[in-house]
Amino acid sequence: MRFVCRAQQHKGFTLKTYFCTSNFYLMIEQILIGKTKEAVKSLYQLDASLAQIQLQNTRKEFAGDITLVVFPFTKVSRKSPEATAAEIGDYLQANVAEVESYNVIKGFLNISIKKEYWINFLTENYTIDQFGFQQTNDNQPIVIEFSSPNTNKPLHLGHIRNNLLGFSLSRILQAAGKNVVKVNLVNDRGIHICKSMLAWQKWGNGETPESSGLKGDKLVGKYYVIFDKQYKEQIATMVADGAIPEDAAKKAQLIIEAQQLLQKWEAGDEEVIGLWKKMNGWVYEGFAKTYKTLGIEFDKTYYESQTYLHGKELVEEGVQKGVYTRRADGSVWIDLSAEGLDEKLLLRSDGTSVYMTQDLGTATQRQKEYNPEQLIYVVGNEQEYHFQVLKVVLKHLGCAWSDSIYHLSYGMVELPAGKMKSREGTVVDADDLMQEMFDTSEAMARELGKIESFDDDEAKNLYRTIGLGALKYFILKVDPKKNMMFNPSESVDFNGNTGPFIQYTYARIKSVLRKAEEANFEFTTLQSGDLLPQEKELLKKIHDFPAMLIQAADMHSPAVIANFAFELASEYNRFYHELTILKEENLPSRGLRLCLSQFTAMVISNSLWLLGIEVPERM
RNA sequence: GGCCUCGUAGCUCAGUGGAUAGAGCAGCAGCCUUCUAAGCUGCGGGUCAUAGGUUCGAAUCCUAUCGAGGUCACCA
Repeated sequence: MRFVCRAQQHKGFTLKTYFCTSNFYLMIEQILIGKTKEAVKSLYQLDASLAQIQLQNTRKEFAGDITLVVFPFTKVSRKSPEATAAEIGDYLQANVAEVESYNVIKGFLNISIKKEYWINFLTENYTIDQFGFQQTNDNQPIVIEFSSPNTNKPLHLGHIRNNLLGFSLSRILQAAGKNVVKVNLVNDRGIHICKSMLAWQKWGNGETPESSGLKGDKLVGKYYVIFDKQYKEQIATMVADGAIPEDAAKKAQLIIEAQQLLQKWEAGDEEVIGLWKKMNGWVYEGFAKTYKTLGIEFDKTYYESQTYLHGKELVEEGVQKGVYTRRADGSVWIDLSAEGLDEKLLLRSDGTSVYMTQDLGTATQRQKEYNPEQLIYVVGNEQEYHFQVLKVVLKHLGCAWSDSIYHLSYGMVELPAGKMKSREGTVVDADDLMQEMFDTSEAMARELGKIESFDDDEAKNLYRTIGLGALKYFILKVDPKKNMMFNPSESVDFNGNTGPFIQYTYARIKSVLRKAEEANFEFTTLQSGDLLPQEKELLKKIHDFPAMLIQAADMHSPAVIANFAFELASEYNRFYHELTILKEENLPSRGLRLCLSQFTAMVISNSLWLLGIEVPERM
């Protein structure tokens, strides 16, 4: 179970500057890195490492486009930062055709790139739909597990963060050229589902999703809650009669019956298996609806009922090999004190499996099936210890590939009232939350008078697109590893740094583009004048996209893309506000701005796609 | 108690050893006869938890302290 009761690192890279080629274009950063290497070799006989060549975008308050930090070279140049920067600047200006000029401020070499480079960059890329995306390779895949629900209750806000992170990351990795396999692991067996089954047998009166109109997962969840309530009452009664609370919890009739149900299940009792299949079937129907609404899908779904036995075999294998030890009571353990961890249980004394057991099974199975480059688990940070142990336990079994396991450990979602607790009714249900978002976006659209020309289907689709855009962006813009605050009533907004803001920018651009096409305006980058500051800033922001994608993939962080998308949209809105496009009388300028607009729309759309967010043509 | 995270503006968050720490929200003041105002512009708002250290340079790395959370089950 990846989720326990409530909803719910790495520093893998040091390379400062991300550089890459788009499919059809050599980016200026790559050229400058190569030539800077040459420059310091020629000037100071230094073989510079990539870490020493620090390029960054020039801050807006200074002249220039790209800045080289020259402090790392002052040791070998034995000159002041200013003099060093000037020497390197001279070299670059003489040897790089794209360099227009430079200026030096303290140890910062601010390089201005020629207009021709920028125009050429625009011309070469603005019609390339997949600008910045890498071709997917057929190498070893990356297998990414996310969602991982239990079948005894509906999906909630914690699952939403998990699903959005997993799904977005899989798209980011795919766009970065990786061969990605998305897998789900459903915890369909165990005492939790038996509790729901027992309560349904006792108090269900044959209720089904059809008879009650309740969504399947909600119905099963309802009986889980009923079990818990009745169980607590039994305990209370027993305690009132003088029992010790701990004993009562173990000896209450209901929990005994649930355990018997589990034993029957493990023994393959036909009636129990039949009920189990029926109720899980309801849950899967419910989950499928939620996933569909959320826009999440998987390449493959694993079920713990089919993998836990494999885990048991592996533990036996470990005992045979002598790497795990069986105690007198029959339980199996591994001693990890040499690794600075504790002793860990792998199999109970009664022979039943624990959490770790099935994870050994699923990991090994995936390894055999895919031989992946990396095995990613999107699971909350409360389970960091579990995955740490999992890797070591596998290693003891001789699985060298356990190093390829990567736990994407994300922070908890907190509510203003504190943690979500299902038993206290403070869980934010996934379906309810999405519906609220749809309702809010409808109310907003009506209030703003945005949908007068929309038919019903179009309008409904728009509420869905925007509501989901707001929710997904709100969650994904936060660094995955950090805990985040979710305030349902206030936090999800439609203005400012939000999904709808970015979607709106896209719709705005599309409106301009439609009008330009109707009027048969020419899209052209051939123009004589200089790029205006607004045009250039926008183009430079777009130019950053390929590097941002690589950074996001490297850091396993959709937040990088989210923040980029916001900055790009903001930049476009400024451009849009300060310059006219359709009414521009200078035709080359008009053509250029149309190309810029088209390019921006494409990159916004691709960025949001990486986050699993759709864009509306009108809003 | 051991181990692991986190602490940046009133709130939610960016900031991966580099320049004067940035956004959004909230507050205040402007901008629709003009390509979509779900937009744009301006103002105010900071002991980057605290104290040391490393470095040419620290919100960022190290140490300690304080505060918050997580984890250390024959739970998952």
